[in-house]
Amino acid sequence: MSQLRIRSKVWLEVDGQPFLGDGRYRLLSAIQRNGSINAAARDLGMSYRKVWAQLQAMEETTPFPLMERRTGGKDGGATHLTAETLTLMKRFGEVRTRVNAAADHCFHECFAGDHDDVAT
Amino acid sequence: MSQLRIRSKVWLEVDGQPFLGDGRYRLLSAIQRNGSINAAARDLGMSYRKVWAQLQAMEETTPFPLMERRTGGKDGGATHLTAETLTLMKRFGEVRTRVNAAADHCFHECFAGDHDDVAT
DNA sequence: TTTCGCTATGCATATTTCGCACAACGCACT
DNA sequence: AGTGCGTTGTGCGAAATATGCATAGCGAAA
Repeated sequence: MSQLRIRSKVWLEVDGQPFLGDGRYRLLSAIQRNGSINAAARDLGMSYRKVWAQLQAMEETTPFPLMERRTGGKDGGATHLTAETLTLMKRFGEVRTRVNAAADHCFHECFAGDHDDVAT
Repeated sequence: MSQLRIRSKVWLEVDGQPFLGDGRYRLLSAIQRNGSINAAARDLGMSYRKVWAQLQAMEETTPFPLMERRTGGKDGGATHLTAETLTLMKRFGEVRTRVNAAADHCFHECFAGDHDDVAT
């Protein structure tokens, strides 16, 4: 009576280096939504340090600038994504949705029936 | 001129706990192929300690015995997978293959053309 | 009773992850 | 000019995790 489920993960690689996956996708979304890296970190419940490190790693493997960061100013600064990043995210989101659906489909085909008994 | 590729990963979960993924699949295969955990570890270039820890974690979330371990004897002992494990692996392998194929397909559809220029 | 190669595990070390604390920045308002 | 504010950026120690060495225990066959 244990629940058997399938999970799938999709990500893009640039020259063999992980580049855009689910976590980073959510991170970028949060940045765009909140207007700053700091606010995004708080939003996601992560430390700014961690988020910053992720972005750092991400930009190292990216052939184009991911975001425009402004520091200082009345409200301390801000960050927003470039147009290229937005289109990339849109495409990636599409692929991810489709692959997840395909995974569910294959799962139900191959494991038809035994969703609680693991191997019959 | 950077190479953009898609990668995908599929795994099974039992009650929300990771249960069978690609690494463990290879590990189980190696055990069956070699007839012992020790030989499998050497085969995969891992330390026995590490392999053992993985199996330990795996069996904790498994509702049925994964393998039959025999200790002692002339040749020290042996380990082989149970029939349930074998059928489970077969099904999982099938799902994984199909999902990978689906991922490639979706990728080519959504990123048609720009395999080197990331976002155009 | 000895031998042998395997399973099993304690423990010290190496590696990675994590986050606190603080520096730099620059616009607005005084 | 000077101060305040909320960002971005970063050094560094601590905490968690991964790793593997070294060793104990096992039991059938010789």
